[in-house]
Amino acid sequence: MPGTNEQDHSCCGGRNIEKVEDLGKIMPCEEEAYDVSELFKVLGDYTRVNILFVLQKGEICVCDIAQLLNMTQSAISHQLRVLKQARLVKYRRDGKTVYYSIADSHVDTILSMGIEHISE
Amino acid sequence: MPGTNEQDHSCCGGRNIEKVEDLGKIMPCEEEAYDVSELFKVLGDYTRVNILFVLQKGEICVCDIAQLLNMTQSAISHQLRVLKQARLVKYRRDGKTVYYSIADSHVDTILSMGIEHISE
DNA sequence: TGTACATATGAACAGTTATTCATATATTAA
DNA sequence: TTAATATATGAATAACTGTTCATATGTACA
Repeated sequence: MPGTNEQDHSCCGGRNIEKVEDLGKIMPCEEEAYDVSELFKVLGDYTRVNILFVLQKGEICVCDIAQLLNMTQSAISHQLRVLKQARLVKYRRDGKTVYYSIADSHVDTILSMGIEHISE
Repeated sequence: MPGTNEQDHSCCGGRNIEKVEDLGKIMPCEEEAYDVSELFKVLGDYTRVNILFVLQKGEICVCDIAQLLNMTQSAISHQLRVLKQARLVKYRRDGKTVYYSIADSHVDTILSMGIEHISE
């Protein structure tokens, strides 16, 4: 049972974590970490990022996305569902056609941060 | 907005893509989309996000991370390797111990954006 | 009605990935 | 040198995920 010592924990002298009370301050929030990882998991797919890049140019229907990305309508629809559930995109129906668009400017910001990081 | 003309593609009247030339402007950059998705893929893991959250509090060695997250040293080390390759963390060696820390403030920003999005 | 079109979805399969286990490497001290 | 400690890593496995295929749902119009 490591880590219940009063001064140091067992590992490498405990340079950073001197006391047990400090652990609570350092421990990340479980739910927050889970939700954040789930969000990035959605963004961590080539097809979904491509879809979002297309949506950044304006709202567009499912079959147009499929044609642009040279993929089946089914594959795109499945991924739009994932993006929808993560509230990264919104949609509106106009007759037979469903138009998708970026949910809010926040999503653009996250994508921009990502692009900025890779281009350094 | 609905402007149907002869140069439309086959699908749903081509409301958004009026001409073939427009396709090039809408098509996202392949490499950029790939790199961004790879970056978010790294951020899309519960363990790695937890590690980054711990690192946000300051630099810390591998075994301390393992203890804090109640995981094996091996599992943490494997994930630190992934984070390292994505240049999300940096490290310095001091004797037997290796201390990891957030690569730059940019990473904090991306994480903050993620947290902001989920807490709305 | 019935047909055509646009989209959504369940199931299955292939490819990917995070953890575990065992072991290797690296550093320090006796 | 040998022992002890901290970290890294290759291989195997179980779990997860994206695409395809077939089909269902929803909408418009003859």
